[in-house]
Amino acid sequence: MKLGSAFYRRDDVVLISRELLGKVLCTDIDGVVTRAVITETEAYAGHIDRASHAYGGRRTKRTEPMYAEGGIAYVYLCYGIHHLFNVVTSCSDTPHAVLIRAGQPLAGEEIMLQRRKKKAIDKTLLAGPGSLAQAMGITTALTGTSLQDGPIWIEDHGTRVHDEEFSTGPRVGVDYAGEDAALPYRFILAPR
DNA sequence: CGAATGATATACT
DNA sequence: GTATATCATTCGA
Repeated sequence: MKLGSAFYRRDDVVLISRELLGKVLCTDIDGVVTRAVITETEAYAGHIDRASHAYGGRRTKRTEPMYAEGGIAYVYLCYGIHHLFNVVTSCSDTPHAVLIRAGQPLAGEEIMLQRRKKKAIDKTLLAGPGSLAQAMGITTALTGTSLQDGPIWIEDHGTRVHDEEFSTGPRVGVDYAGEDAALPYRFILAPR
């Protein structure tokens, strides 16, 4: 079933990141549906997190979607090439978000291969936030769209993720964030 | 290991 | 309004 607004509007972004593991990210772009199991997430704790765009209450046109009510998408173009997909959580004026870093193909593999210009499915298809977004057809045009009735949504397929099935660790690529870079805000689903 | 790549933020004129 | 520094990364040597 599709996750409702109650899931996203909770205040604990770290808890939501952990619970998103094993959930299914779906997109419907130009009438083409793709699905992928989420295997890696990172929490961005809004204004108290140096790694977040909204650190210290920074509020600009770009970060505006993060300040909205939880349950929408925040897509950002990074390094001029890569689209990064985030899920906005919590309430208005609390810019918490969860970055989806990696997944496992579930449906629409052909389309993902085509978008990534690859011939065969391998571990690199959905490895890394930029590749994942590209394979799912997510672009910055989709920032601010609803996860309830938009072209992107997340489903709960009843997968239970136990404590011993995932690991935590420091986030990737955020060295500039000082002490906050060491926080264990990264969640990795480890198959067992 | 290092270059590519462009929107955005911030600091200027 | 215009300029330049920066970046939640990836891919190819």
